[in-house]
Amino acid sequence: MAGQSKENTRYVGDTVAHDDDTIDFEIIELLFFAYRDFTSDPDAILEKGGFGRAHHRVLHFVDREPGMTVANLLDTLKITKQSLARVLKQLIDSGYIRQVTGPEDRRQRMLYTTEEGQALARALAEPQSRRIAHALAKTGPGARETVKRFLACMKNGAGD
Amino acid sequence: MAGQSKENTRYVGDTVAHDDDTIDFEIIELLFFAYRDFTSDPDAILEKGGFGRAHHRVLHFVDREPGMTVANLLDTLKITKQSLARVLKQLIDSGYIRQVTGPEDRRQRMLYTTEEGQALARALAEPQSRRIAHALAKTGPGARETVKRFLACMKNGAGD
DNA sequence: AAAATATGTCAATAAGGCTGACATATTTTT
DNA sequence: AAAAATATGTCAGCCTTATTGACATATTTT
Repeated sequence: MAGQSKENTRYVGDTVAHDDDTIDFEIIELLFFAYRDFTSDPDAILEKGGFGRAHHRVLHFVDREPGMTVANLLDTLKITKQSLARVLKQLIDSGYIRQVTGPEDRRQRMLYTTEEGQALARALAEPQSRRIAHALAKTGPGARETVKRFLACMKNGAGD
Repeated sequence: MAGQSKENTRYVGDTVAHDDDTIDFEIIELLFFAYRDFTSDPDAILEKGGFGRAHHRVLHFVDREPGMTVANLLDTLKITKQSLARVLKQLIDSGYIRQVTGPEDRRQRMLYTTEEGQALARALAEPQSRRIAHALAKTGPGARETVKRFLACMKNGAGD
């Protein structure tokens, strides 16, 4: 683990603590700030429509996986049915998402974005995409593959 | 913008929409899942002590920048004084953070982690650091520099 | 006919943000 | 010295997003 930079030795009580050297505070903080600003882009747009980040997530996944059922969505978001209910209802009432009774199992509600929903999903993703493109360009050639692999490995269950 | 992968053309009404090709959904999603799981590590530890992510952030920054004032902290976290108040008070009452009246300006309260606070901050950072080390190792040599640069550029005000 | 499933909904609770208003101590300005 | 500005603390109330538990409805499976 090279290039860890200057972690300062500090005084804890009367013993010197240089434990920090084991901890990668540098990337922890970079990740925090990167993600904070990454999500701030869509937040500004969402506010106008009275929506929040919860709506963004629902809209995003429904848009990306058209025909998703409610159960699918709950599983992806890892929230409870009751938590999803209000957010989903607002998106449906606002005309961004529509439900279609499952063709095989009529208990299911397949979810689709409407044209407006797709437009909103796109508007939300656009500034994020631009931010990513800019960062990749500044980082240099090959950055995309490296970043992709890194992020994929950061996720749980990424095949160890 | 190469290697964008297979964005499907979809049917919106009766016109074909291949706009998605402009949007980097792949990295947007990788970031979402990476960060979701990255924060889940400390969340589990925090729950035991009745703390949440808000406490983690406060503890982290005070630990990293000892002697920080309340105003500094508000500026870093970008939350309001009232929002900070409850969380900070709990951390002080629990003995993880202590306040020292500013030596020059006695209105200020300089914040420091106690030994317990440092231990907790470390315990929270450790699984995150391990996750990062693992991902960097799996990504390959040179990954650290590339990822660092990428993340730094994702942040606002990173020099264009 | 009974049981299981997919979804919807009501009620109560909690964390963590927010705003506005105001109090106190201290420093700076006039 | 008096007035204004600053740093912090705190009260009260509101919003969003999450939680759990309970129950209703329609539909499919057993």
